[in-house]
Amino acid sequence: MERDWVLAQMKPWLEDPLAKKLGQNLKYDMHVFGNYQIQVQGVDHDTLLESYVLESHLSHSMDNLAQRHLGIKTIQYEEVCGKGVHQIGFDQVDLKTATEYAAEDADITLRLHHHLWPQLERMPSLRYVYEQIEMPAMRVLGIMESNGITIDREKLAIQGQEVGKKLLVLEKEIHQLAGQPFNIQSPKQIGEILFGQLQLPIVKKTPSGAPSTDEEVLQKLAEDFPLPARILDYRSLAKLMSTYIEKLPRMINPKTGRVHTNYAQAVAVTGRLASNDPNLQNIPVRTEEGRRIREAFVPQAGYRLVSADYSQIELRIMAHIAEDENLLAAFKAGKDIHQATAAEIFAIPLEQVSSEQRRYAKVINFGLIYGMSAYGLAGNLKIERAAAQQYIAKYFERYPGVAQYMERTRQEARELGYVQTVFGRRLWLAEIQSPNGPRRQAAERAAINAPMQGTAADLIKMAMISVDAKLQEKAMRSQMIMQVHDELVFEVADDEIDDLTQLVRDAMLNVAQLAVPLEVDIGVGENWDEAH
DNA sequence: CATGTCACG
DNA sequence: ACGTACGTGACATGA
Repeated sequence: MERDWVLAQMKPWLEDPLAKKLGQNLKYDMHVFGNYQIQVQGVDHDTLLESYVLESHLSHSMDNLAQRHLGIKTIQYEEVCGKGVHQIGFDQVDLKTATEYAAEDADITLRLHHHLWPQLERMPSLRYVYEQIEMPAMRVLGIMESNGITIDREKLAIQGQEVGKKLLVLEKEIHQLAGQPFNIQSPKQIGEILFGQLQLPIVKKTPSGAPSTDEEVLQKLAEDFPLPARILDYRSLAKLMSTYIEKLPRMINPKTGRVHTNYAQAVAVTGRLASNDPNLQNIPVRTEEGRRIREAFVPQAGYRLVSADYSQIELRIMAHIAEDENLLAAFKAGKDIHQATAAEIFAIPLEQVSSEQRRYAKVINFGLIYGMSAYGLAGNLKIERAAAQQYIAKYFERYPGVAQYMERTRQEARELGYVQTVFGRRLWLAEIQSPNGPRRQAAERAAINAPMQGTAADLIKMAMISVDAKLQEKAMRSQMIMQVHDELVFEVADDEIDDLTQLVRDAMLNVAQLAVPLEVDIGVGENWDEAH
């Protein structure tokens, strides 16, 4: 077969670590060659990652990059293969056209590299992020994608039966309460029933002006009426059913028997990963019903799942960046940080903090990470704006370093047009100078959040690189299989559990020396839920 | 294809 | 007077 002959010719070069390669999104190409038992070596540069590190907020598609940096309009895939129902496979394209398209692809990639790499090369911090974080992370992500995870389809099938029955019962009840059948999955029809026919009060409107029927609204209406509560129950079960219970089994690769997500490395502007097809970073956990989905994430025989997650990573990073003495001291003393915050805000001893006060402090701590306003905090705590303002003032009084950090970050963002993480990753803020108030304020909140979210992303990527190196070095059978922002999941051979947990904890804790101690929680189980 | 909603950190 | 927590992906509906 011609393909086999071509691959055989290319294999020695592709696998030669001294033969340097560059490409656009090489993680993908490496998978393609991997499917033909070719382990690509000598990967030197990737223009997707070059562009991402330089300008994470812009598009990194080759079309866009060519237009933006080279002023070239590339041949569109649709021009070659057509689109929609008329589209043909690339193998159906005549050789001359296919050659021109493919050759342009290679040509543009090289020219983009010649344009982007010099820019990276002269900026030490960005070069560090590219060379020491993103490029090595690409390889690790490719391995994790190939590893995949086993999904217990029988377990999901049983759950599907149960949830399906509950949905039917709820549907009947809801139609009864509404006095007529309607599509419960249609916000529009829910609105017509609740606000038209039943004349319930409109709580808030969607951006387009229609009465909202979201969770917060239905929760509020459920205080006085029976129907909204049922719709909420129906919605949450329908979500579980369509997005997880029915979807995950369909995503099992017939060749490997496992589910292989794609980790998008150049999508999130803050430096985080994104996961898609399927998204394994939004598997339910917050409710009992939802958590059962995680019971279907299982190890192969003779293995267990191990989950390792950073505790309070973003608040620790905030303490580090802000250099706030009080916050640093709380972390160094190993305090429950929300309790400690409550004690400060309410000016009471630690032991006297009530669970309600701790809950308030927790919301405030989250708000800080998100660049909250008094309005936002008030909305979240359902209190008066003035009261929210009081809490914020009290917090900043007790943690003046944090207050200074917030102001410093806004100012820096305004002056430079970007903010950066501890390791030098940059996030550009296009609207930080906008005359449009709300848009500018949104940019300010993003500016405050990005260094914390982004530094956390840097840290866990570096930890992944370090863990992967140790797994290779020790030739362990255990594998890293998932990343969920502050959590790493491993499929661990039974006799490697002690070794691996120690190795992972060590790698995650010592990936960098911050002014605060890091903390890692590790669990082991027969499924993802148990490991948590 | 936009909109609304909701799953996660 | 206004509209506000940060970052993602996926589903169903309905134009």
